[in-house]
Amino acid sequence: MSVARSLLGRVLVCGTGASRVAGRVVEVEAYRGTGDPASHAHLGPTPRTAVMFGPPGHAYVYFTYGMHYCLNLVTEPQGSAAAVLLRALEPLDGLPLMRRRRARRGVPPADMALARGPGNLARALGLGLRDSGRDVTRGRLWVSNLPAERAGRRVLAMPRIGLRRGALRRWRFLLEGHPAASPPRRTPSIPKPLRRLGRRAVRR
DNA sequence: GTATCGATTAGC
DNA sequence: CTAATCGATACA
Repeated sequence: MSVARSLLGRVLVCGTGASRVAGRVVEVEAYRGTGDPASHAHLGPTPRTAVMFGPPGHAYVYFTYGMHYCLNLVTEPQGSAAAVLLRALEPLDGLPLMRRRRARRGVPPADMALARGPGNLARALGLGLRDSGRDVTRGRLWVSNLPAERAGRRVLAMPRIGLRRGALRRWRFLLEGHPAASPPRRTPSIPKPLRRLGRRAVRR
């Protein structure tokens, strides 16, 4: 948890030279292993989650919904699973490349939205499964040593997003009022498979 | 082998 | 609100 908070305001860099992009971390979510039913690792190690049980300071990238990649940083020592999901960056460097990677049909996203949302963030950085396991203290993907710069913004703790289980924990952290972070969500919607069961049936 | 769901997103 | 789209998972 403290690692998640300490990442806010730090700079994440991906690539070198002409392919270098960088952004300031403005929104994260913390996941643990055992005891956190929302975590991919809560049932123990699998081929997919092995890096979550490995040493800290490495990337855990997963593929979801058949089309999106999401970037985590492993935070706990070998054998103990925990990771921080990076949910939003403020784009700082390599904006043209980020725009190109994020271009789809329709209206292009605003610059502040280029790396907003975990799937969008991974796409803007050009990340895929081959990046899972990378050492983020060296190499082409790294968290810079620059001091965290939060511009006086407070850290807000809110419930995690998009979960059916473990959603009560306020393990989502963001810089209050930052334009690159997600807009506030007032009424979390209930996933469609459980909607007919009613609000009570949703485990939180 | 089949069925279901997901740490999401864009678009209506 | 739903479609998109496929790997992981649960189960027969």
